[in-house]
Amino acid sequence: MEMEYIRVAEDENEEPMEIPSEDDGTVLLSTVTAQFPGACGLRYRNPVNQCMRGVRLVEGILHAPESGWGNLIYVVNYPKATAETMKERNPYIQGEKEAAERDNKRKMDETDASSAVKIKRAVTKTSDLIVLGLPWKTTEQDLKDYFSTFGEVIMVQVKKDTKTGHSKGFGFVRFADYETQVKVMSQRHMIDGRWCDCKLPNSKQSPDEPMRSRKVFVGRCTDDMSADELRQFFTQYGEVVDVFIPKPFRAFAFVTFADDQVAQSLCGEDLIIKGVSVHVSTAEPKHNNNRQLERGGGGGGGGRFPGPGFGSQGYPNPRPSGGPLGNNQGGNMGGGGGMNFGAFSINPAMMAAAQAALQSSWGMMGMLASQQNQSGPPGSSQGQGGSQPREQPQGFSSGNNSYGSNSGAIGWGSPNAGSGSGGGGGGGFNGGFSSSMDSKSSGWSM
DNA sequence: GTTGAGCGTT
Repeated sequence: MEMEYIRVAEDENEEPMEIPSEDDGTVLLSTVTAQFPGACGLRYRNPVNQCMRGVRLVEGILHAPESGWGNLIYVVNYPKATAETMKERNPYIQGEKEAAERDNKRKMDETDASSAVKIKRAVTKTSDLIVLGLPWKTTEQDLKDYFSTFGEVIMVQVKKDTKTGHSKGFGFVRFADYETQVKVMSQRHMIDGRWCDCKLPNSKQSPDEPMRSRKVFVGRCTDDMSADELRQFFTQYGEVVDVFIPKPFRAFAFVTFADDQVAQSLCGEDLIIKGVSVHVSTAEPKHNNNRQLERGGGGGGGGRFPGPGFGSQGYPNPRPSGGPLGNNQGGNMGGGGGMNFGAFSINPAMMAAAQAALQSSWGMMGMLASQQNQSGPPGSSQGQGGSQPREQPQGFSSGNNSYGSNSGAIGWGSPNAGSGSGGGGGGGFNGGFSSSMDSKSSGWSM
């Protein structure tokens, strides 16, 4: 056999795209997802009886029908909740984007395009997503490879036991674009042979309106962030009048702005500093009567996805050695200017105004999460999966505070402040993903 | 050497 192209489309009536097969006549699922992010399989209409047929898929490899791929149109399969249903459920997403573009239009002419990117980032407010259900073996590199098929990945973490270094089976991911985040949240993910969920972390689900202060609390700091670096970083949002890092190091800092608007506009944000996701919140939640406990008592709804149909998590060798580990869309992702902070001083007032105007988008996010909780009628799925919860493995992680384990996330390619070629959604990463731990790359130049 | 619901930083 030799390489051929097979015709793939999202719908039978849409214009197909030709994607290449492998030398042995198979097609890699990763080849499909490269063009159709989130795809989990293919189907086609059997010319004999007009029924739809699934294409055989084994360990990420799609096998041709008996008669070969032929000239049939192969239709992409997506997991239960598709992007389309998400759009239907969240029409505001489109609207928001258009509104943002409209707002920018006037300035576009004279302003550098990168500020539009910046505004867009502010408008859409991406946040970290927790990735639940990861296989123990999955590395940060694996996560990055997988999620990069959806869009530009800004940060990944796999939470590990500080002593053993073994994965705890969950992690975090952050995307450059909000649309990517929405897409990723809208479906389940087969990662290294297990179905995983991506959700808003509990720490973000109810970001209530904080009181007005010029000082913010910056959590999840790493000890290699100097006060000076923090000051430099936060100055992009507005004038910084003070940075305080408690000693001994306790993984947080306080930043005080000249303008309380700026401070307030940052509360609730996850910001990426030197490749590490820090969290900005109000400076004194201690005195703020936390009403977080109401969180658990809410809907009483169970799992996010209806069917136990996904229950069988027992995949043998998910990733054959010669297999589709690739998807690396090139060594360094795009060339544009995703995160060239500092270089252009975004007018803080403009920034604050944009963010203040959109503060409510968190409410939408909450709505999004709750809508996900009821995707699909409960009765529709046959209630007999093999997933019996086992007994709890007690005494395993006794009080390990995974504190100093801020394993730096991904490496930090030179942000290279110039060249703000607005169009490309490129980011500042050079693919320098050292596996984890000692990945505190120091290339943070401004 | 094992495990499978959760939740990162005051």
